[in-house]
Amino acid sequence: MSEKLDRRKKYTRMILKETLIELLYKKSISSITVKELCEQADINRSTFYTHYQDHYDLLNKIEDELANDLSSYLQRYNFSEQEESVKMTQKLVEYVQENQKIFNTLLNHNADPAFEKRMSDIARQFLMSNWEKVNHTNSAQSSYLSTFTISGAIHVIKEWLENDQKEPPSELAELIYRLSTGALYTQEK
Amino acid sequence: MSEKLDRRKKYTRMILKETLIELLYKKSISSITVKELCEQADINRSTFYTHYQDHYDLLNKIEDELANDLSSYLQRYNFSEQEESVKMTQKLVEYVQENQKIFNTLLNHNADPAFEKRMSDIARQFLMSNWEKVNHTNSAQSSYLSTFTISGAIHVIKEWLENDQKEPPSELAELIYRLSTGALYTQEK
DNA sequence: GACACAGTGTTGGATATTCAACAAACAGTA
DNA sequence: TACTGTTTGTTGAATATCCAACACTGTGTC
Repeated sequence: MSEKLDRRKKYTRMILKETLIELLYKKSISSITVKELCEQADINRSTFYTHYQDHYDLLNKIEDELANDLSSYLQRYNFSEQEESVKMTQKLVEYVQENQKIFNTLLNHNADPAFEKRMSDIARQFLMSNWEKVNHTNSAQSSYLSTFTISGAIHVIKEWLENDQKEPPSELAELIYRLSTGALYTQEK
Repeated sequence: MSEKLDRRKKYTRMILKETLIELLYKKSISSITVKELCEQADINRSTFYTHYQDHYDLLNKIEDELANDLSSYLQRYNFSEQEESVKMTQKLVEYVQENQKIFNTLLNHNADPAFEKRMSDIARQFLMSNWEKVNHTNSAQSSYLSTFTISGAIHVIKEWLENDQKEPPSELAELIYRLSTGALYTQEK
């Protein structure tokens, strides 16, 4: 399945990804040149082309990888009980925090709108079943509800990232849960 | 003169040096194996042997390099005026601070006694002339004085390193100067 | 002593990266 | 338009690194 990588390939790809994220923090993808990327990564330009088509290709692969990692990370915590949807959200937030730099750049700085949608889709896929149980809605309504809730949650997480993650993940997850159940709107305790 | 290094050689040597310093922070040089060094640096062991005889050789080269760098660094600030010996000391301390990790390791953790002596010799070479001027002593006495002063200063700097450099370099340099002139001992202001 | 076990230093062939050079595309400008 | 400078994508040959295998040494243990 996955081609086996010796140390050199691993290092080359790792440093190129890392460097592109750093550049994306300051500039948009279209204003970045392959030349400057390679110079900053201290990798020969011709080496770059043996791995990627161009820097857009590299960005795509970074996003793919992140999406897959997040997906398989969430799969490991498939809580079945009711009540556990908060913990699921917390796991999601923890993962985002562990990769704060990359999420913050891809979601806030020079954001790729398509990436935000992919994240939403993945999160929805893993959280929907739980939300359905918790909220006892039929599947038609439930779809709208999860869309509404997840996109709201994503934006809360984006804001939290930009503000240097002042709250711990558990607290943020609890907050999002209360937002999703309308607890804050109706002022229920 | 200096052999030209392509990116690969540069990277290999850099990461090996960095990793050895990290290991030395925890273990003595004799208890470190080439195998573990290479595993932590993610460099093939056979590659190590194309650059260095063994890990003692690597340590020697790290020390050589540091000594040469320090030496040429100090050469750039050859203050001629009296009074300027404090600034010379400050430059020394600033250099140590910029390389705190490596100096702290080599001087405090698993110290190599020979290295401490080399540092002393280099510092003496650059500071002695100034001290002579300042203290108006003849050359025989001056030699003893500088030996006494420099070794005292080195140990003050070691202690300062271990205590996370609470004072700024300028203040430490001033303190060392006062120590060297006996100002603190005689309680002069 | 015999044995297992871990680290050493070396080798040869496979592979990845480097470097320098090239033609081509492009943008800005005199 | 022609000129200038920059980036692009590609190539071939040189070089460095990787990897797996090897024989060897030392160390501890039964």
